[in-house]
Amino acid sequence: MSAHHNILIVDDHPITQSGLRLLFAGHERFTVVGALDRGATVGAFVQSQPVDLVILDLNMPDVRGINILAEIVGSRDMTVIILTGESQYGEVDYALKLGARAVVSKADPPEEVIAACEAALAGDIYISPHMRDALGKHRQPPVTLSSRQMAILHYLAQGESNKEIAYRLSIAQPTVSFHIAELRRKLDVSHNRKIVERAHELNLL
Amino acid sequence: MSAHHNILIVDDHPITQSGLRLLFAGHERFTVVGALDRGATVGAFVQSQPVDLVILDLNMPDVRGINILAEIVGSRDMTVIILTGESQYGEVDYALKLGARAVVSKADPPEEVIAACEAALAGDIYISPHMRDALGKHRQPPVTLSSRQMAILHYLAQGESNKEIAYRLSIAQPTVSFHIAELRRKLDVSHNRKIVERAHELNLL
DNA sequence: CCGGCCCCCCAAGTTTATTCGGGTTGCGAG
DNA sequence: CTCGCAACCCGAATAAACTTGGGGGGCCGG
Repeated sequence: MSAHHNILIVDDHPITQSGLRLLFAGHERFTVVGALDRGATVGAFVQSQPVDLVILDLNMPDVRGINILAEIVGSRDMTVIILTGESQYGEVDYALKLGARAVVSKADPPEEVIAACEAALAGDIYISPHMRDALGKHRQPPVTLSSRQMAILHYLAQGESNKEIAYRLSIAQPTVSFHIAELRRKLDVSHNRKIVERAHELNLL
Repeated sequence: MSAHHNILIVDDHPITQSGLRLLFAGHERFTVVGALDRGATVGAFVQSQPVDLVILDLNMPDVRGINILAEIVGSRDMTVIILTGESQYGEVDYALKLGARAVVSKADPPEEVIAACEAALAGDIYISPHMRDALGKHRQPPVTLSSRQMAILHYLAQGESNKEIAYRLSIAQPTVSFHIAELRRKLDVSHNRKIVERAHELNLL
């Protein structure tokens, strides 16, 4: 394992950045070479600077962290560690699939970040204890929707009426109702008005 | 102005806690006497320790930060500074009404926290520049709902049908529809399916 | 290849929601 | 006082959404 690693922090909260800088200051193997507060600038930064480890927050105002991940992974040999709050647990699976090497919750003690970095650099996939817990709870028997159902859910989330949906998809209104009934069944809700809410909970959409 | 202040940090992210500790370490007037990651324990802490300044995150898993604020303000002479992310901007007005002395966004540079502390201790109400911006944008002409409209909004949020609502309130279904139409108008949405979502955005309900 | 399963679709009939016209009350400004 | 306005309510007619029952097509595994 090489002796030294250059770290880029990507997080929209300056205070969190400070916390991470402080954390890495106590570990000589790591040097923080930059800290960005917006996703848009990450691509350019990693092109121009010798970064080999990125600490990436999933929740940022301008770009969804997950998109940044997709952008930088693969562009060069870079290890990405996800740092996330409670609200993005549903994206974690996807992040790992995209090539993230570790996941740590902001509710973990800071040392977990170090542990994650070292494990990831050693070639392991690391998931912090707190994260493992949370994922276990959040992972219900998986709800799978057909593409038609997804499409209708999507329109539903935008507040379209059945009539409008029928028009857009060029099908009859009762057919839309039928699909919605399926959504109700699969999402286990009794009223249409709860479908979108539930879908968000399950991180569909 | 007294020479020294004892600070309690309340935030569910240990890394943010570290960042704040680091920040205050550079200012001799302030000593961090504790950091809590859950709201429930705040009441007990301020009873037993000499705290005169609380840095409070509004977004915590167990208790809404705003409730903690209500609990500790007034119990003794304590200055409370709100530190919040993007998602709770709607609660800020309420927090100030409850007696918070300053509001800082997590998207502000850390020095803003110091500035807020000093201003608040000097007797001012401090709102960080970033926060002032965000509040300006978020503050539409205030939406006021009648008690009937609130009641119906409440039932709506629980996914009740118009029929059920009519039954519960002992009024006719068309009357319920009428109130719902009023809600649509006041909340400026075109579809019923968006009413509840919008109500959440505006911090009604 | 055939039956089961899932997805997709629709017409007719029923239930639910909305609009429309019209009425009551209370309250503040002119 | 009386006008205007906002909130509240209803019945009847209209529009929208839902359920039911039934038909296809594709894709297994037997």
